[in-house]
Amino acid sequence: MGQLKTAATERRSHQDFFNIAVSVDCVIFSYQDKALKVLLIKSDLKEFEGLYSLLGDLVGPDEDLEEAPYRVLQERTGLHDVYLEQVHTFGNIGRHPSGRVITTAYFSLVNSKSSNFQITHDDVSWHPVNSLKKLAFDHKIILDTCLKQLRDAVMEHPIVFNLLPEKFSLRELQDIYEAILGIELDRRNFRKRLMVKDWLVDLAEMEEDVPHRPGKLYKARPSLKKNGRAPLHIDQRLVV
Amino acid sequence: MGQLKTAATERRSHQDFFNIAVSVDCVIFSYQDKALKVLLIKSDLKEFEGLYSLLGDLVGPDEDLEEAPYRVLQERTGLHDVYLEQVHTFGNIGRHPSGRVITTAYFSLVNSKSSNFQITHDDVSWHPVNSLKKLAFDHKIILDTCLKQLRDAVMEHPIVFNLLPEKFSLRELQDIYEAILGIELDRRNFRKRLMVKDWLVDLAEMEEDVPHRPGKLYKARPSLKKNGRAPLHIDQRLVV
DNA sequence: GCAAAAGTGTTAATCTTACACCCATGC
DNA sequence: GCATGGGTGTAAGATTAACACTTTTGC
Repeated sequence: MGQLKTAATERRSHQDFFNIAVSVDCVIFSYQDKALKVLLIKSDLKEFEGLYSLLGDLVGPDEDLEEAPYRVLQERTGLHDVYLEQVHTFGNIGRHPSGRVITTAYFSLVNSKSSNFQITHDDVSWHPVNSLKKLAFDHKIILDTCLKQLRDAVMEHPIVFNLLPEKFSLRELQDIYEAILGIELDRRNFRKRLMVKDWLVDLAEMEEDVPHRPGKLYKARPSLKKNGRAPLHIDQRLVV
Repeated sequence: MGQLKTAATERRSHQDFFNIAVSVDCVIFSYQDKALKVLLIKSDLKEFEGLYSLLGDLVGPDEDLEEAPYRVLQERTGLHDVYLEQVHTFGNIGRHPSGRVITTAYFSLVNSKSSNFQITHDDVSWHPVNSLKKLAFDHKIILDTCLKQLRDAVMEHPIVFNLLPEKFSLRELQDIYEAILGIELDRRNFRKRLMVKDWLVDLAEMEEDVPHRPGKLYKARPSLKKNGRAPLHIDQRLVV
């Protein structure tokens, strides 16, 4: 049992190790034209010319790790009231050509039709999640990992309502689930399973101007709207 | 669309950000005396005098993130053939008094009766997971998060066999599940559920020197023994 | 009246849970 | 023979999966 050292002493002895950069990367999902999309930016690194990458940024020295993806989202989309979930941290030595960067991946679900939404950069655009080939860095693996976690989360937890307008029909909701899961669902079973979860409020309104029998409109139960900002180490998907 | 910059250029402009240290913390679980234990070390920081902390270390500048917990495990326990799973990354500004340190938490399951096992430091010791109060840093939260993930993982994936000797009875196995989950299980249902998973090989041997009817001995199916070293972004729990 | 999607219920199969008695061993 | 835990099956309930016809609207 040696001498206790102060934190200041320890910091000095470890100075050499303060040379890994920490970033976050956001897999920002949206839903458009009946497809799951992800927001990507044209890489501005020569090494990845022509490739797209996820939206990310270095974590500031005075910024909580969990704050960083909210900042990235805000900066890139204008949105702040979003669902965000930490997925995994990637830290292989060679993953970033600029130097040693480890990155924590988050996924989020945003509504690109929200009035606050705006893309502030020409090189940022939506891409269908299927039909993505190669991305810059290890971002394809990050994307795949996040998509898998999204699929695991989505039937258990009420996280998709960000993707929809305030009022929506069950058909619209089912379309989203099908797009996310990549499979078709039985309409009757889907509705039953959903009703049991008690996530929806029946608005007693109907669709209008549809060329078929109009469906009922629903909204998400207000108590589900607590998006995102609970401490991430607590399973915020359980915050119902 | 501005000029493309080289990685080298980018590195220079971000130099200021290379001042966050990255660590890993290992929640090393074991099973002794019918209880789930965790390996802790007496904190050598004055700020946490008298408290215990998880075993962790800074990630080396030339070390993959995923390598670091294996190194910590090896250094602290002599073990290398272990199950390891990344859980979450914690990065609040104030979490470490020595400076800005973000940490990625892993849990592992080790057998403290393995012939390779040895603790190389006097201040390192096993503690029952229940009856833990306060730990140094945010390590109590990290521990709780890892325990939750362990509990989620354990019924779905064959990860507990590290905790047992080569040959074991179903009772021993059930005791472990009960210790991990913190609940009692029905013997018949437990056995049925387990047999369906096809994780076990019946050794056609019996316990000896027990003061009651001897139970059959089993071992883990050899193909399950691929512990740990698959890339962590792939769900290695599925590697069966 | 036709096209398009909404709405709705039942059955079979599967999975989960609860539960009790006889058996093999050491002493 | 008694104490200790080993080994086993069944029935009820809950959950999931498959499946088809009638209704309402716009045109």
